[in-house]
Amino acid sequence: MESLDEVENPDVIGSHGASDLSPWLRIYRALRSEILSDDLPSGSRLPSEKQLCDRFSVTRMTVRRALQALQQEGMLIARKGVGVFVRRTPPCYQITDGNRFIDNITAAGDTVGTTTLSIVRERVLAEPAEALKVPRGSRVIVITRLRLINNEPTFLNCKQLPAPLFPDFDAVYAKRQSVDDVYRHHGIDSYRRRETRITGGFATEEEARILGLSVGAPLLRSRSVNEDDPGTRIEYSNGCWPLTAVEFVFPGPSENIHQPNGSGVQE
Amino acid sequence: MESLDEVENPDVIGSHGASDLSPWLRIYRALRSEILSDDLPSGSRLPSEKQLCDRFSVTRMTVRRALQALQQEGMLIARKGVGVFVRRTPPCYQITDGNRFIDNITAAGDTVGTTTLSIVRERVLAEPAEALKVPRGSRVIVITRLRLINNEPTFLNCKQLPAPLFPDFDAVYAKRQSVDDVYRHHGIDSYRRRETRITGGFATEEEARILGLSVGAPLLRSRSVNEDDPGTRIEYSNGCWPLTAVEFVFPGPSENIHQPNGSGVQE
DNA sequence: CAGTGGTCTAGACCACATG
DNA sequence: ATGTGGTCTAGACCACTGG
Repeated sequence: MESLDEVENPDVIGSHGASDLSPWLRIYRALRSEILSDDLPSGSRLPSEKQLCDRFSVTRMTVRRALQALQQEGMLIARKGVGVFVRRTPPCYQITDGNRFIDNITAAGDTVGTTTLSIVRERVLAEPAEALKVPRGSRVIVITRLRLINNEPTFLNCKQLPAPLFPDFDAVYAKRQSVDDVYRHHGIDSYRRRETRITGGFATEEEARILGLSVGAPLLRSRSVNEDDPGTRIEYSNGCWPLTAVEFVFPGPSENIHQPNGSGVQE
Repeated sequence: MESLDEVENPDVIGSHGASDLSPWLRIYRALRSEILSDDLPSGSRLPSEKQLCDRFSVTRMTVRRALQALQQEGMLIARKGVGVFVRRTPPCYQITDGNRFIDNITAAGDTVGTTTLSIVRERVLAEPAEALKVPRGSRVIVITRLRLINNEPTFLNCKQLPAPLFPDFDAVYAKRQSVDDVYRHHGIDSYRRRETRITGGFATEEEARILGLSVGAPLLRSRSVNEDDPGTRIEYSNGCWPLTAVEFVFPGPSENIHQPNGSGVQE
């Protein structure tokens, strides 16, 4: 930075530099490779933007252009007044549909933690009402939880349970923060996934804060419905993940056989 | 802006203006609402950045901050040297796993088009080889296609078929661009989805160009494997969608029954 | 060629978090 | 009080596209 010696400081490119990259892209790649190589470890603070300006001999805006791309990808998270940090690189967790959350994660040797953010009772809204097949305006228990994988906030989840089915919810849930316990206590020994929907979206301010992402960061959203053995809908669940933190695996419905027909030009 | 009259020009806020929004956020919301209200119709060109600067009485960077957010969300697409355009707002298409692509779309009254971008034969790579259960280095037919929904590029898809299974591929496919035709011709009258995987990612330069997105725009990626009735893997498919253009629907595997156990604190 | 968006400079003020 | 990131100004040059 102070020395312009290009041999000792490869980040500064001179007129004969072989690099024809945009300055911001050069910075992007430099920082990205340092993150991936663990040269900038997970959770560590980057040099301040001003320091990066000196190091790369550019103005703040150019540095910020690079930092922005890395934030967008979830590799960095900026905290105003504090600094820019390397986000614990979320490996891509495989979630197989229908398996219990904890089984998916622990099977791969990762640890799971849970923080219950809130439990409230509300009148059900239109969409969950339809999914749960309960009357409009009936009561649901709304449980918002943050799942931590290897101590990193990774999955923000909001479950809605028909309140009349679980009169003892609070007492049972309080013991071990386990929804399965609640089910068992109310006579539900087995349940199954009725439907799962996956779509994409962008982090609200609240989601970004809880998951440690930048506002507007892209997310994967999942909505699912569980039913018990007789077929009563017992849970509507809404969750979001950092875009690249998860891969959903859906084993094929083996009964779904296609009969290719000749009616359309495209299959 | 020539006139500072706030009554006639609500985009210019004065010292007593009620708005305490960031300038860029104000511009973002103004443009967004004009897009959503069809005041700026799909496909239309926005005023140039310079014109927007005048209208909102800010510098180009502030306008660009707003445009950038809208591009990120897939509402706008900028073409260098030409202008910024309203991306045909992708409604969220519901794709039910296991159904044929065209059936998903046409059932909702939308039209489907197909452009075959390339057909090549290659030695299979590691991942598709494992998915297809074919030997490393064996031959696959690689078909890259762009699916248009209501004439908008919406789904970029790359299929790999074991070449030995489909010796007459080219002749049959050429007739109607139909992979189903190819299957039928080779004696496969029915097939099924073996597995689907959903994850997120970011558009490469090529993907962005083909789908009409900005480079680095967030995507939903799907990988799936089909097998025929006896269970032979016949197709490995890799696709991507603009993040908010699709909702994947997975009907529950009804055989997947959970037995909640008491071993873990969290379910 | 003129107009567009993509990029960059060199400043500046602010809100915020921390010591 | 200091340093941080968030935002904004007022310029500038470039590559690209289109007429």
